[in-house]
Amino acid sequence: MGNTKTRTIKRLSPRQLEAVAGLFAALSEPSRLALLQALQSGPLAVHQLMETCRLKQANVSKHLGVLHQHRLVERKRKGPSIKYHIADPMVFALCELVCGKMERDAKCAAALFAPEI
Amino acid sequence: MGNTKTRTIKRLSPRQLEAVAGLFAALSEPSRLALLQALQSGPLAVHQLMETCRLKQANVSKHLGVLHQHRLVERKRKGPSIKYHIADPMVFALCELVCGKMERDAKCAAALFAPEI
DNA sequence: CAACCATATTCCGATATGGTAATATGACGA
DNA sequence: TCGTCATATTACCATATCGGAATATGGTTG
Repeated sequence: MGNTKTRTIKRLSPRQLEAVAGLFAALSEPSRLALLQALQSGPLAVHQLMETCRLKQANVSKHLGVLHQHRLVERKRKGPSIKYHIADPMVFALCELVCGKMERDAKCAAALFAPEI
Repeated sequence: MGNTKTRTIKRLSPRQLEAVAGLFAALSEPSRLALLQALQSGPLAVHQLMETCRLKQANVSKHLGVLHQHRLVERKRKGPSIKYHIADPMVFALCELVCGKMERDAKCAAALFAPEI
């Protein structure tokens, strides 16, 4: 498996493409990203996430449901409430890659308007 | 910039979350992932992508438009046709992360049904 | 068991998105 | 300039998804 900068391609079947797309879809809502971000510093209950993310209870619950379906978060009853926590830190790696790209793009766009071309 | 395994959190503003979500949304369609995958081996024109991905011309064009908006692909006129090519290989890193996660999840799910618990 | 708290689910209206067919744009050669 | 090929855009329908309000579930405590 000598993959130093793997240029070899792992072709995905339509079925797999659908699954991958589904995971990206789960991450394609600002509210859900905000929830994940809030959970980054530790487990939180629904009512805490409501305040932190300024979302209604029903929406928090629904969004967490989506994230849970994709195994991005896990839940665990903790006394009277239910604490949610990050199930796969991979999401932060994903976000970091995306942010990096956007920074590069922004810098590139800014260069177009720079004093010296 | 000494980030070797940055565990420090880069909090994103609502505006930034929206932008990141937008990029994930661009990747949340199987057809678009198929297009990116097709382009992985080199630049292709629209009509070539139509065959490869089994999509109608209008859809290829629209999907490429979305990918182009997010600077995931670039275009370049090549004689009578227009060749599209990957603008940012980062997308493949993203896909690889997601695929890795799904393999882990699948293995985990499979374990639940394994003969020995 | 009853009441209460936390969370999940359902119903609804508004908006967004994908696929298709038809049409428009735009470059190039005769 | 006209026609043609390649691509982009538009209009339209069907479907999906979000947010909000109301309601249901489920665990805990008296």
